[in-house]
Amino acid sequence: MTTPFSDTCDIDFVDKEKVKRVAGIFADNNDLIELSEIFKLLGDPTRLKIILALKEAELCVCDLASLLGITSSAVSHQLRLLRNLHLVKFRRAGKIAYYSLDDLHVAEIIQVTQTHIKE
Amino acid sequence: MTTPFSDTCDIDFVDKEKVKRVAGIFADNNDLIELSEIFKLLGDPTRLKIILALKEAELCVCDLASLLGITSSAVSHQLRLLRNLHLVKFRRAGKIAYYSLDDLHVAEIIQVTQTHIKE
DNA sequence: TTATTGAGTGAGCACTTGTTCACACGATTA
DNA sequence: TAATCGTGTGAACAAGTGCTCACTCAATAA
Repeated sequence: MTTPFSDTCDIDFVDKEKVKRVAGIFADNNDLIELSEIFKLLGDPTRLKIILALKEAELCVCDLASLLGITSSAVSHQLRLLRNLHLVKFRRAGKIAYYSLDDLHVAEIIQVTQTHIKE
Repeated sequence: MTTPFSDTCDIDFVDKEKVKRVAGIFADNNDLIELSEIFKLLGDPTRLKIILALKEAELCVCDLASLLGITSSAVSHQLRLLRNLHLVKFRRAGKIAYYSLDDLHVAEIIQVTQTHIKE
């Protein structure tokens, strides 16, 4: 006897109602993909440093570059990804682009995660 | 004239005190790496699905496998990563390993991030 | 014991990703 | 105008990643 969700296991140990609920979660796949894409952005040390830096101050591309020890090109590439998912915003003043966090949620996400680590 | 943190830009536009504070953040690099590693784990759709599933019910490897449509080997590989960072825990009952979330922080992180998406 | 089953592991491979390089664009300056 | 500077973009490459396959191990069943 197998569960309706398994063709590899011979066991039937889970509450069927629960499993049904779990399967329902994956229905709205778009949300799940977007969710994972945000975490993926935060999952790179370079991008996380950018976020943490912008959490403290509004900064331009080349200062981020020197702060992180990489080329401004690399920073620009990463900032574009962060912009696309609305994690950062920027304003232009002549040649210079001042970047900052788009909203406060990002800082909150990081804080909650830091709490997790400290246990 | 350049900032003390930049050798590529000729500008000096940022509040030096702020920049100093930003540079200080990167002092505890270990915390930053661990933080990014947690986000990286959540950044993969497969692992995120596992987390979301375990948020709803305690499940075993092979049911996760059939739920996600991948081999139980793949699930096992991912569960090991999640275990290493204490995102999931498990208990053994004979041959079967029942997995669940290690603490409630993970669920909270996901919820905050979902709030960010909805805006 | 012998066979079977759920889980875990290492190797190998296709695919992804983060970086630098070279270049282009727009704004400022001489 | 001509030169310079900060930023943005595409190509290319090294490094990393997630999957399957083959196999092993421990626990259960025959």
